[in-house]
Amino acid sequence: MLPGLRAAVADSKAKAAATRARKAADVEPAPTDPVARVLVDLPLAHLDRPFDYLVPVKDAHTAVPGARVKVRFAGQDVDGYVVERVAESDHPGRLAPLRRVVSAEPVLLPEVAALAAAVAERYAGSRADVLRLAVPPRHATTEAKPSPDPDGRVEIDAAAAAAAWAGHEPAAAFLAHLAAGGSPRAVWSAAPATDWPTALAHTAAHTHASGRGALLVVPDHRDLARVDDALTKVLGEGHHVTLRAEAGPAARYRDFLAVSRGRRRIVLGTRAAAFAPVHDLGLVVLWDDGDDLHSEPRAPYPHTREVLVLRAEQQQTALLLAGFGRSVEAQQLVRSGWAHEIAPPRNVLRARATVTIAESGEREHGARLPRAAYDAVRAGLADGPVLVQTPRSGYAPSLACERCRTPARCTHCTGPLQLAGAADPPYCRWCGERAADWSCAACGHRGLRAPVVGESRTAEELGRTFPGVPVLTSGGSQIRAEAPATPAIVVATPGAEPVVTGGGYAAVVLLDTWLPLGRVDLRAEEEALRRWFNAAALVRAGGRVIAVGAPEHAPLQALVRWDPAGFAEREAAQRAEAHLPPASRLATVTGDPGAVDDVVTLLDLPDGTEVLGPVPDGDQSRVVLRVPSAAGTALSRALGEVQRVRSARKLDAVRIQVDPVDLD
DNA sequence: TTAACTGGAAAA
DNA sequence: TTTCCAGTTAAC
Repeated sequence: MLPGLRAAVADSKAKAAATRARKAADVEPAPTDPVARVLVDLPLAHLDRPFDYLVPVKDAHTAVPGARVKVRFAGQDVDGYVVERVAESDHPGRLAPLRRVVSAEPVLLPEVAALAAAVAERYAGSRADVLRLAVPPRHATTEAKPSPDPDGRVEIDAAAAAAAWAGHEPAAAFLAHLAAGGSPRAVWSAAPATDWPTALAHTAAHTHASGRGALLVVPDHRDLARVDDALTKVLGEGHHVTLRAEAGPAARYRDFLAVSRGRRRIVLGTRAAAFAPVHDLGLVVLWDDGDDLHSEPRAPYPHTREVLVLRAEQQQTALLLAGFGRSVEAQQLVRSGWAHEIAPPRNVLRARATVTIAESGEREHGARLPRAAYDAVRAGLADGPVLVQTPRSGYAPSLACERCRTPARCTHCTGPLQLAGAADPPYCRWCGERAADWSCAACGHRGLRAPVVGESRTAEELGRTFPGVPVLTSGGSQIRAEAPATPAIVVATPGAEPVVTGGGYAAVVLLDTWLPLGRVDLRAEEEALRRWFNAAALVRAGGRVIAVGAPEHAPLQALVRWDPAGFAEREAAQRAEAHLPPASRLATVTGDPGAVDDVVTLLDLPDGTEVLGPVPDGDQSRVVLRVPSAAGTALSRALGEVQRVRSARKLDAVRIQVDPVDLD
């Protein structure tokens, strides 16, 4: 035998002996509850259940429920969470010991574990995937540091709360119910010119006064900043914490710990905060639930509204779905009696804003500003800023001929051309071919123009129409959070409207309302209206709103009447007729054609399921499944079961999305 | 990663 | 029928 080979054999023998020795040296189990039930962090659907491990005596007091641990799982070290400590296991075989307690910090509260299970079930995904959204990565240095002292009492300022909620019925009853420890559920459609961050802050204060915590979730970081300010003003310093996804791992974990340790019970954040481990949770609040930022882009693609509704039900908390507009789903909760409605009466609406339509036919000033809109801007500028909302003109960032504006296409494959960098020649988005010597197919011109975003061209036009007036823009990558209270024209794309510091716009003009209505998207009208409401609501009390468009469009009529509920009701009826959510639960299964076919045969579908497709989708295949919402749970369960069976059989993965936001 | 299991082939 | 072995599977 060669020396090297002999050494290798000796080595492997030594390893085998070590393994035997490890097994022989029985770890002494903890005296009480020596079994830890552990959720392992693995992507396999059929392993989405607790596994039992023996707790060594040295870990008796650190392997607490919620602690992160490492366990030997099929020969590999994997991460997991202890979900429970029990006296005995029903596992018939020998239990392996925990390999290591990563930290005794209980980062997974039982109620969050239960929420993750419910969310995973509803979206036919795994708990491990949900927990990755719910628990931030550990930061050891931060964990070693103390969290802030417990928050003190919060005084309710009844007068300030009443002022913030003025004009909304029955807001006073809702607040009183919160303060008394009750759990009311409401859908709130705010009147224009409402300082909603302050109003929401008062709901948190009232909940806190009942000895409970509150969780507020907003779509983006600009809303986060506004509500953060409002909470500080209403509650004072040191009563709430704002979870910031972009703050970096240390700050993120520090703030998470302040919550999980119960030191802060008023918590604000964006969608991941819906899982925040708030102690004694009494209220969950969601602002603008129609904003698609509330839809999580990572598996299992949960929607914050659904997460919070599940949480409110599981933990018996109050819930407030708030916004200027109203989603069809929120309306469904009102319609079914699950939630009450809080809304302004007609006379309040009339006093807050006058909304009119200017027909785009009658154009006098520039290409896009009819007479009535021009007058409104002019009148508004007399005593304050005017907001002009303009939809994005370019859908895709592709290039066009500088002279005739014909879209620039690749000479090889007719794909759209795109700019790689300022100095590089453009390239084709389809075939990647560089177009160094492009010339326009229509006019022969050799110059290309970058897409003009709506707001910059509109700003130029308005600057010429109203000489001497400052014109500010906000949109795309340059979003302005605030606008001055002095006369100025503020041109913004939808969702990028600056807020006027300490007041509102004298007038709001919505341009080209036909443009977003032309999208094929199922939610085009609902989404357009939501964005108009959000812009129009920035008007000051008594201000004017002008929408440029065709008065026969239903969403424009809803805007003029300021009737989000009526529009949502109409939309709900249409969706019910078309078997679309929320009257139906809908799921898509995407993947290899064979795999998708297999899933459809394997599925134990509830009675009355519609199977649409499969249809080819690129080199993949997609099938849409649809059931009345009463059978929704059964559909989700069946899909989850299929994932487990397929995962156990090591079959190709398919992507399942339950109630996807965008279905085209 | 690896112990337990499976099934098929060789040995008896 | 038993035994052996290689490949597969489940996984505490």
